[in-house]
Amino acid sequence: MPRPGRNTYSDQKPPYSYISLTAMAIQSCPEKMLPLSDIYKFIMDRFPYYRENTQRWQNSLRHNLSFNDCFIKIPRRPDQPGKGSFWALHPNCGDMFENGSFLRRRKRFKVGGVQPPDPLVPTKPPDAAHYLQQQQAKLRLSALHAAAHLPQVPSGYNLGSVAPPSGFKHPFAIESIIAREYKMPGGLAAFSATGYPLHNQLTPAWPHVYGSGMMDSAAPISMATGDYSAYGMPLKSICHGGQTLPAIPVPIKATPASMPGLPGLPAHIPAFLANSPQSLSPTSPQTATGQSSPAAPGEPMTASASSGLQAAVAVH
DNA sequence: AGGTGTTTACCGCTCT
DNA sequence: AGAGCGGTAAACACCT
Repeated sequence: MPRPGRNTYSDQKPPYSYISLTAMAIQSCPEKMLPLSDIYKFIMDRFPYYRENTQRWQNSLRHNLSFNDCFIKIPRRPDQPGKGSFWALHPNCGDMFENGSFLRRRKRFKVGGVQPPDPLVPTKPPDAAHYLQQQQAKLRLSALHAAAHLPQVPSGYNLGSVAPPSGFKHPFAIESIIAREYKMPGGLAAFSATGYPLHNQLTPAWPHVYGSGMMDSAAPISMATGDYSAYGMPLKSICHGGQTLPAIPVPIKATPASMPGLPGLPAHIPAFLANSPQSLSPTSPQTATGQSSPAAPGEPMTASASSGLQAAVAVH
């Protein structure tokens, strides 16, 4: 496996399978669902390797989307013009990469398989899609609500209701992946007080992500850049497609107390950085199934998929 | 026409 | 060794 941080990935294949890449893309968007074209865009933006031979890897990626039950297709609503459907992660697929490798899963996620039972999360794809659509609708409401109540939010600031909550982060969230694999010397990742990686410090370690100029000072972690008008408002205003994330997040949901001794660091950072052994998988129970998070064990994805819902509930 | 989605097949690799 | 996973190619159908 290539070792990130030594040589540039500019033209090398990133150490992630298409499944993890796709999951990252989906997780990067507050809506937790993306059309195919935006998944392409996300991958190409962050991994220069994938700017070539697009036909080849995009075919593979489509194959993965269809073939793997961990991805569910969410049809566009009538007021959502555009090609193709939205793709989301199945609510129960959070623990696929139990062995800590983003190249190979321990087990293929199968609907109806041996997923941890979660009575709140439907297992059948159509139901899961419907379930997620409901979450998106609630998320949209919360976003609108937040927009209405945060008129003074400076431009360039994320809206708290859809910013990744300061608490749990899904293992596929790019922040989590970055955090786990590219710890700073001493075990402390280069995270800003917002919980987002300090790209300047990460640049040497993430040349395949940051080295291409795509993630320059204007976009440490650029959100998906697609058109999300499907949800009634341009999500670019939420995600700030390719824009700087807020220096000061506007949390809707009360965040756990910051780590004593690490002022300014979100509580989740020490949870899987300072205390995480090298072998700790981002999807390990400690981080993904809620032993250190409010999420109930066995529903890592639920916690993530409903992170927006949590915000929505907090708002309403 | 081009993008999207599904399916099948094959090969190489890793894990058990 | 066998099973399972990931990557790739290809064909086909559907949709915009």
